[in-house]
Amino acid sequence: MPHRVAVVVPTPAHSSIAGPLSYLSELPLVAGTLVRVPLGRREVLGVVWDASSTVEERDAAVQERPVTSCLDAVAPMSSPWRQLVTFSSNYYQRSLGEVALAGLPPQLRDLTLEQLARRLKRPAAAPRELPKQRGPQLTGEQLEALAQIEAAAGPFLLFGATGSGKTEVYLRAVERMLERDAQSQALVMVPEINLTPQLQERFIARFGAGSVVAMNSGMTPAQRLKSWLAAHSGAARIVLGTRMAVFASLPRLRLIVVDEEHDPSYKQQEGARYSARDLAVLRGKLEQAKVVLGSATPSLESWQASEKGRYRRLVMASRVGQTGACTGTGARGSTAGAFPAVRLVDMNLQPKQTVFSPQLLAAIQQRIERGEQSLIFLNRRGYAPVLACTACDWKSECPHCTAFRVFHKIDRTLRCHHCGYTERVPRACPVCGNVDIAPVGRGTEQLEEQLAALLADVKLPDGQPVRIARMDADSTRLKGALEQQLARMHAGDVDVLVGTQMVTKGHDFRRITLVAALNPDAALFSSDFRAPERLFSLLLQAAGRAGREQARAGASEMWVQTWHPHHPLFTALQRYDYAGFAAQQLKEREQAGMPPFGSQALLRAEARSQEAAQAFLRAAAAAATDLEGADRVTLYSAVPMTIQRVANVERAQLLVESSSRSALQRFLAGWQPVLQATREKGLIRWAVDVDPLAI
DNA sequence: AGCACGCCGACT
DNA sequence: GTCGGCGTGCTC
Repeated sequence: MPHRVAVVVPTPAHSSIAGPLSYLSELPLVAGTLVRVPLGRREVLGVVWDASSTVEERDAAVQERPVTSCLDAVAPMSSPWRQLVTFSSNYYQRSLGEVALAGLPPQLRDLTLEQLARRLKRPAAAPRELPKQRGPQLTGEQLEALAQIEAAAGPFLLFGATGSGKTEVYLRAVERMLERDAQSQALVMVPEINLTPQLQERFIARFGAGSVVAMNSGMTPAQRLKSWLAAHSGAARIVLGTRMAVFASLPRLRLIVVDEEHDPSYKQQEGARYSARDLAVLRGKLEQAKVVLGSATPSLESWQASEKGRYRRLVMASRVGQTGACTGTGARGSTAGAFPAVRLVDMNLQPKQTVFSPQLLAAIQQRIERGEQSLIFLNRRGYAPVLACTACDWKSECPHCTAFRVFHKIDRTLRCHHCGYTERVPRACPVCGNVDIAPVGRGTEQLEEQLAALLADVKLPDGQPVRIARMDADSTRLKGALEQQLARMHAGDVDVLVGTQMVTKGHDFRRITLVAALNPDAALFSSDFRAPERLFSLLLQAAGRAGREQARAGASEMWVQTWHPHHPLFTALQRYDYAGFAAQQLKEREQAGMPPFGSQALLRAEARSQEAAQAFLRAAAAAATDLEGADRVTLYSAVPMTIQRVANVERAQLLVESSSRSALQRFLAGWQPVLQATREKGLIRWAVDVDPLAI
């Protein structure tokens, strides 16, 4: 008697098949079993979803086909894992199959059974185990945080200043978990792939190479399969990865750490647009694992949750080794400890066109003469964001996007940062023939050049000239370039580092005593309501790069050049007053009904024409009025996206808002079939983005 | 998403 | 006469 099994297969997001498909199997199959099944003309990897049952009557419209094979050598996916996938599929409005298969390594899908069997048999070459390091002496704050993680259920929000030793808390929490249960597993997530190697090193030093596996999109398919199998079989104790790792199979998961939990990289921006941080909290609940979210500047969502007691807040305000070390600068808040003093430069008082104010320049010069390092950041790469003709109104627009192409002087190109379209800089204005075409505005390339000119006569203590370097997506494009540049910085071969915000993330540069943000004002008046939150976080994080070495901490400074020195964001920054800043932002958000007080979703459309994109959105909105929950959601009108056209595709979006998350969820569930049925000529694709980060 | 089938223009 | 353009439709 054949058994019928429900199998989740990789059906695309918009096919009407959202749930499992029905197949036949001679043997009953346990839920979670990995199988290969025929789908149309091809054979695909699937996951058995429901426990098998004998064939009952059902509509005979479709002919069920038999399961091709079972991946017996791989244990079935656990029930909590399937629950996580089911939740994500519902919440983020994507098919079960898409979410499930995205959480599995691609080689599991591609390899034949024989190849797979060979990979499984291959004895994992026992990694050379180095003597495991013991951790440093813990501070009182670290001990207190750990004690609470031990004692309470969580989830925890570890609110720890930069340099307060959050990583050490993660390491100890894992250590204690392993002491209690040597078979248990931990998942440690970091926002960016750049940050995995250094964290991996620390975990390997503490727990041994055999215990730690990495999971991120930079790994080869073979490496990914290897890591995945190690975690899935329970052999690996610690999985260290980026957002994708939230779907890693961990049969004995007991602890989840989300480092820098506020980081926008945790939100997936294509396919199923999940928030790995939010799913981590849910997964903790499903797996009975403790969850620790860590940040110096928590997301307002998490901060609010900790205000309301839904998350337990653990505070670590002082830098390790600097507790109580007052620097004598006075007026900073009680949590400031030995943090760099924040200096605001009022750009209204500077001569027009000033890039580096004299005060800042003098401060940089002073650092150079003392043999210390400075870090300058500006969020714009290239030489100048626009090139313009001085005679007519030609500007370096991208022919395929609603954006200017950026002038890169290094290779004399105009490059579109959205679609990649690149051309050599024209000799003369393509419209009027005028040879005088000039850069407008400035990027990191130009800063580097200007700074070199301004500091040409400044000498290091040993009489050598200043060494200036630039670090941004352009300078680190080649493989190994990032590591090389970081090494130069650490070795002290660079005196002034100019870069985009990538220089502010995580790297532990010990000799930096000055950090400067040249022009951060744009975020103060952005239409994106999260822009201030991101700016505050960025600046505080940047400040955290300075004075990490205790001996130099006292002389460290964070400089901000601004046209709005009295803006409350900067006032809060000067006092290192995250709590005050958060309270003020939350108040505004509450009044406006914005997250975390209200829920949002975006319907995005891409089409050949802007009109088609908007027509689809309008049709979708018109068909939504009778749906369940429609009375509790607000549908705004369809609008072009900020960058309306990218690579010749017109984009538009429609915001959906509700004061109730569950009402929004019910509405979206009912809307899905309507969206699938809505056809519009010229429409290329559409997607729902639940809890969007940028609107 | 693949991967078909299906119906109209420039080629050996 | 056919190779192939990508529009429409299906996958247990």
